[in-house]
Amino acid sequence: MPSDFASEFQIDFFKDNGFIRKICPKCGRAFWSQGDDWPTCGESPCEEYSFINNSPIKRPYTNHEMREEYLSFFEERGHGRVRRYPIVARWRNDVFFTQASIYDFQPWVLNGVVEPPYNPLTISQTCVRFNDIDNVGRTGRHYTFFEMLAHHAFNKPGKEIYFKDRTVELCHEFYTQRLGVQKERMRYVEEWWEGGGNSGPCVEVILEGVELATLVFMQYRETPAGRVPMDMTVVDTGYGLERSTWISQGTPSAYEAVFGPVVQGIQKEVGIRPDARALEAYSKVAGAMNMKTAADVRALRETTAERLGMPYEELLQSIVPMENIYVVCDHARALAFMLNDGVVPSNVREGYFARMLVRRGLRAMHNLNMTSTLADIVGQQIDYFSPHFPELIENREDIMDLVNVEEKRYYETLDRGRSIVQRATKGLKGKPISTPQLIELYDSHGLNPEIVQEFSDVPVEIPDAFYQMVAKKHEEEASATEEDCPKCEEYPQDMPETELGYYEDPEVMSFQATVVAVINGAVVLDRTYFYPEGGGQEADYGTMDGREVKDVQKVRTTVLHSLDNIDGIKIGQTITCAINEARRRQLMRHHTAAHIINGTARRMLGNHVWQSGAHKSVDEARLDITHYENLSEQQREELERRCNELVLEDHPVEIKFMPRDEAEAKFGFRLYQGGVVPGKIIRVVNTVGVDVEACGGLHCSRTSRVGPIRILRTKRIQDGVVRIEYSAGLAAVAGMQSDKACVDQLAECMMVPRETVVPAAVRMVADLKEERKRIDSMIARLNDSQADALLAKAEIVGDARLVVRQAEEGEDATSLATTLISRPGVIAVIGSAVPSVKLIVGRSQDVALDSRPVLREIMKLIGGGGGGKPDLAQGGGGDPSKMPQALAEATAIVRAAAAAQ
RNA sequence: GGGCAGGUAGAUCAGUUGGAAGAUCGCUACCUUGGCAUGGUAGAGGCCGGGGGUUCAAAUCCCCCCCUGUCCA
Repeated sequence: MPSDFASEFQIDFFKDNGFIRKICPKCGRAFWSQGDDWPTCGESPCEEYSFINNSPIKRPYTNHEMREEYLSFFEERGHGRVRRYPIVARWRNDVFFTQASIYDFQPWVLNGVVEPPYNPLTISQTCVRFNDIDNVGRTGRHYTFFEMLAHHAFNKPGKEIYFKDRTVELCHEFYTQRLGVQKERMRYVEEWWEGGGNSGPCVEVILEGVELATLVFMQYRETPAGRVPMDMTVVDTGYGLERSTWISQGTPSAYEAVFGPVVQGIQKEVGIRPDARALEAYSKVAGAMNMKTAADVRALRETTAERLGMPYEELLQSIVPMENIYVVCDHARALAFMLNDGVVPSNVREGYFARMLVRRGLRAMHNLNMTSTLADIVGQQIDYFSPHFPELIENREDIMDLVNVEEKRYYETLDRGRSIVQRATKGLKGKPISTPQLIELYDSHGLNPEIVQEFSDVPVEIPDAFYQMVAKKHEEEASATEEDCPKCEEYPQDMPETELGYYEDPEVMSFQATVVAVINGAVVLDRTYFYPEGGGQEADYGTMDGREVKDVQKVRTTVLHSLDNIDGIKIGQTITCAINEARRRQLMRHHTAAHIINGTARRMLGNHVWQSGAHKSVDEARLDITHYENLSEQQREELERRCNELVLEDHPVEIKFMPRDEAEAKFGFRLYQGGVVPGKIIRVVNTVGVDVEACGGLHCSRTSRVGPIRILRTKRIQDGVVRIEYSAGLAAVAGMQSDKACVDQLAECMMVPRETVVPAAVRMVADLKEERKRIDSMIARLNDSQADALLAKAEIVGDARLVVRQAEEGEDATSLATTLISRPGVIAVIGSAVPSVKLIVGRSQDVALDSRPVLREIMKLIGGGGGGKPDLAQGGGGDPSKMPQALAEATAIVRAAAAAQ
């Protein structure tokens, strides 16, 4: 916060309208308000909620009415209304989710690359945040999913829209005139905001204990050299839709106000009638608290009970079920939107948050003994929200399928967990489970202490700071951050721009161009038809004046050609270029095939299918898609067949450069399959009737030119992502040919016709097993009779018969020895020299002799080592040629050892 | 992206300091019964996830990879 911070708030609107600057006696912050009746800043805990059953807003609004009231208010005042952006922030690589309306315009609008769709604009942006998930359902005001109402203005030098003055005025007008709040009640607290490398003053808008909105004025950049003014200043406001709705209704918690019918439906199902007085007190106390641990939750409950003069247990009975209901409603709504916008539940990245919501939601439903499924509740939320978000209806079934799949997975995890807990507690004999053990059960198996208690008959003591302890375990894990453009730093900033000929005419395979620069050993031309590596498509190869082109890269707007030899290449010279056409055509086929497969997979598997990665080389290519399970062999075949149908149907591939807004309006955010696409103008590849994507790659002009598509194999590369490996065109033909050659060779080896290779192989493997079994049983019989023969001529040592023998080819020392000592009164010393030295010393159970020293003694003569158990010792190593001599001395060694017993 | 726990018979899992791969259920055949549940007997079924290494000897110890689960960002 800068030292002259107060000067940032010398706002004309305040001065001209009788606002007075005061200092809150409780928190010491400066704030502005009209009139003198309210001495504090107005925010909890300085002032308690005073709107419950006593709303300052002229009438109760539903969430949908409030959203519309806000957007139309700003629309009437010159703001363009913008549709919400998806919750999954695919246009950014630094975050998973949209957490505020300003995210929609970062980085492309804020860094000046892209014009905002309107200026100024207003939006209701769907957001999710997970940092306060433990407070959801408890505090009366926290959500994982919420809508941020906003008006934004982007002020460029010489083109000022509006800044602090008008922003505060609009806000004040909205609440006092549109919603009818008495103007003296509104308070505006001076604060400082920092985020994402920017900073500026901000104003918190407070009403009746609640922070309704934050009006941020982005005007500085935070650099290592210090704080510098921005070229473009930005009005970044954020109004909590749910909070305004809540205050207008004056309900005890925000959840009833927002989820109205869904909350009531669950209450009816589980037969609960909430105690309004308890909820109100609970909500007020929670409003003044900062909750972090289980101890804080207990404090919240104790304080509330005390205030109501109600026993703690009685309070719990009316509060806890309501908390669970709120959690279910919140999580179901968040899931509806997240899954709609393309999240597939998984154990990594954005998918993990969806999984977490499903599991926490199911847990809450379990606590309530609910009979409906989570998918049912998600469906109810969709029905409640879809009149205002029609995309939810389109994806309704797909969303509910995903929830059902995820619900099934959770029960599988619990089933596994049950036996893990039972095994973990078996040895404890009623002693409590240790805390490290509890942490492992949660961290490694997803079983929280509550569930462990349920599965276990030993006591479970849960430390208050349990989840903090888990967090600590993860604290020191390093996280690698991706660089925006790793290539860029090695190259100078002022490289000449290359004209991209391949976009104008991808059919040009030979051309002449002028060398304009040689940078880091790479040639830059004035224009080129060589396609640089990008969008998962490998670079073109070819020649330049007979020299080989080995690689082509694009850095910012410059195309760099790496040659095997650049001697004698001069700036200004004209150079003759030829592209390796076979390679290029194959890359184009693979790229168009990727779009065909992507579109087909989405139609086949559901709208949750998005591209999550791709690579196209000459011989093979792969496309990664979001899906919850690997494809079955039947699905792989169906996908292959349908893709080839689209090839045969000969769809045109239309490629057009379009303004970003226009493309988004026409095709939606599904355009961005390949990830981030910067710029005002984007290139849209429309495989008509199949798929539309923003894509910089080179494509066949019609699907028929792709040729045959083979789906070679699919694999689950991580939870929620399936990799489809394929080939197309001549690469597919080459694959078929090598497959045929493989079968032909196999048939030849097996000396059967190719048509009968499979049954012949099956029979051959079965025969092999049969033979092996016969050999085993013959060896066993051989051992038996060999044992008899050897025992017949055995020497007597003490009470036992001693057999010393060097195994011959075909005999197995170990099995011979074990056969011998399975008879009573036998000592066996069996050696073998091939393929390597092996020696077994064993004795029957009824013979008192430690085999190990005997073995060691004999092995000394050969040079190896060994050990084992008293009844059976084995060794090896050393010089095989010494085996006969060593065995010749074995009898004496055994006699000595037996005598020593 | 990182951490942790796993991968042994069709299924669920044992497997001690490295020393000849096991249990239970299921499966097959036979016996018991009028028939079934059951009971009895016998049997089949294992690249101990894959590859390297250490060792005379690895399911077991070390390294790499693959697969599954889970937590965190």
